[in-house]
Amino acid sequence: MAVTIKKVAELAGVSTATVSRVINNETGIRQLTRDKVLKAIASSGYRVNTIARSLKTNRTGIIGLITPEIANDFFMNIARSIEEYLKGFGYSLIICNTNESTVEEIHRAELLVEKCVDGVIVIPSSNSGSHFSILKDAGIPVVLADRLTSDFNTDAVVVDNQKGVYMAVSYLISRDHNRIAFIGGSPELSNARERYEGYLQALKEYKLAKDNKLVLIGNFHVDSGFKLMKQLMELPDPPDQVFIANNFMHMGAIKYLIANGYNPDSSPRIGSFDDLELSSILGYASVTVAQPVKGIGSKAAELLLNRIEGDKTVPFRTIRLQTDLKITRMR
Amino acid sequence: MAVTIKKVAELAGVSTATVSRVINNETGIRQLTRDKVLKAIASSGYRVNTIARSLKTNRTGIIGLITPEIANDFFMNIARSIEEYLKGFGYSLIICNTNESTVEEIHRAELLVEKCVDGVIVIPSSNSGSHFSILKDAGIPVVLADRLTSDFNTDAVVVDNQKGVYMAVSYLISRDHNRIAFIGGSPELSNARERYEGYLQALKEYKLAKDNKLVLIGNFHVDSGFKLMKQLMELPDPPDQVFIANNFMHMGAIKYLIANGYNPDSSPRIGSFDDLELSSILGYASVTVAQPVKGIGSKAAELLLNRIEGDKTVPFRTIRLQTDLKITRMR
DNA sequence: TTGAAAGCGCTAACAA
DNA sequence: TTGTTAGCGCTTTCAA
Repeated sequence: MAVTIKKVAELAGVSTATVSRVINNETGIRQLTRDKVLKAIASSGYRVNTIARSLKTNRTGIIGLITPEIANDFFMNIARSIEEYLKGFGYSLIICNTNESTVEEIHRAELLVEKCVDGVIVIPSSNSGSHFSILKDAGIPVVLADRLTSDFNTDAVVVDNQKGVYMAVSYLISRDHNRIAFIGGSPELSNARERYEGYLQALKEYKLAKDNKLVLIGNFHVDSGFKLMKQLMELPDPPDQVFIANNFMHMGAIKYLIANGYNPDSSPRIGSFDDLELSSILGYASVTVAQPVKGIGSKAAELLLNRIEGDKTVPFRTIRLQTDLKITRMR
Repeated sequence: MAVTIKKVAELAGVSTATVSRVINNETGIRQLTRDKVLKAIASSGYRVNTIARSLKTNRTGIIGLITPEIANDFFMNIARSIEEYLKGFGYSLIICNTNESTVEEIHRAELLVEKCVDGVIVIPSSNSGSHFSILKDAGIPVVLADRLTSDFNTDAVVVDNQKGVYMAVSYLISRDHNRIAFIGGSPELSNARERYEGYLQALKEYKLAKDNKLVLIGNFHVDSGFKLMKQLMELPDPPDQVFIANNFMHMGAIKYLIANGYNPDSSPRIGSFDDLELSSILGYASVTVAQPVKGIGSKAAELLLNRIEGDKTVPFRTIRLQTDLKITRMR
């Protein structure tokens, strides 16, 4: 049995209430008493039992993160910055993997309610988020990150996907007014939709017609990028430029190009979303839309803590962070 | 205020004890009573408060993972398989990032004690692990994963690093009996040491002398791989073959090669540890030591749950999983 | 400035 | 088969 507050109280010759006050750094305690208690704590090796504390205070200091995938560089960079931010405020993070499944999202939300977490950050795996009302109903604030849902109103942090893509595609077009293809993700995801809109916007701006053969929609995974790039390159008349809407598809696309003997100079000119370590290593992309990954995480955490510790009545906000255009090779 | 067991009891017209029994699926309850309670639970939207339960049972159903880095493909693949395994037994995972710092390791261990976690899996960031006795002293079982420490005795799951490297380097030597370099990680890490031993073992086996100019030790990060590969290639007489002891160094090394115009055919023949998506995309490695990443995670989780739910008195075990030699290109 | 005591929501003897 | 009741370790009135 671990040392409890009671034991410490005995040791220090005070009441448990006094010990509690010292632990919580309350004022109005004689210095002598405080010292006695502190000494008893040190000598006994006492450590708070946060479970007992939580039962009383209704706060656990635990935040849940519901993410479509754990082993994913992008999501985990978000997770990392969430964790970093929360740490400064004494919160811990329970990470829940949903495998991009709505059913799992429901299970995990229920679990987090039972764990009495103080708040939840969700990276939704689809356009629908109404099931997260399980959390809201239990009085647990929710913040969406990276993606929005169409049917669940709450705080959210996303990037300005459309503008990011618009700028990158505009850049490409400005270099070569010619056939520019688009490899995108499922319209189930708000960010995939927005990126597609950015592409369309740029075409329109430059008065280029959309060529349906050059617009390929897949699913944000490596395999999909591979397949779609293959499909493009096997056209009778392959495009001169390709914009790829996500880093995994980018990886897959490059995989295809390398495997088929294209080097950065002989391949179509490439633009891509996301700017992780990888792009710079692969070296095929000419322009890249860099996301403020850390910003997404820390801002989401910030919004969440505001709901938890601050004013709960302010209207929900959707924060849109700006992306950064990176010219990675002059070509 | 959320619905409690008391409210359900009232609704069903039974005692709280009975409700508790139904919740915990105990036997010896009349079907009629059970049904009444179940109905009351459903209609009231009741959900267990695991905090209260934990206070009573001394079990939280939470496992801690202490890892040197969150945004790291390798560690998060381990985390993923841990999470997957635990989920099946009703446990959740709190992930703690230590930034490869011992001080942070201590903080996180203390935190996990206070959170009353049922067990902890640690990927240590250095050779020393004595500070994890904080956990042991609190009665919390610990399992080490991926790396061992020299001063903390507990269950552990690692791979057979030495044998893996030995086999890969032997393969390379068998193809070309010539100068083979080694790019490795800090001897602070058990796996880095073991991999180096594997290299030495292969040299010895083939009666090749060790050339100190060809043995470069860095730190398992991308930058280090870049720098060391540069150092090698700038030698008056660069090596014909290089074994790289970790995937991030591999990435860095390839980055250097690509940046300097080497393609897979003109570069030295390369062998490497780890076999993530990436290696196959980059396509430079001829042979690769594939780790059973999922196995590390699930086995570690299994050992931990054995300690928690099973016999606590069995002696500590170190499980060594075997690696897999993958010939990735014939050259 | 301190202490006594109630109670957070649940489980688990023990009794009936 | 079900109910009564005593805590689990802590915080927090209220009283002194």
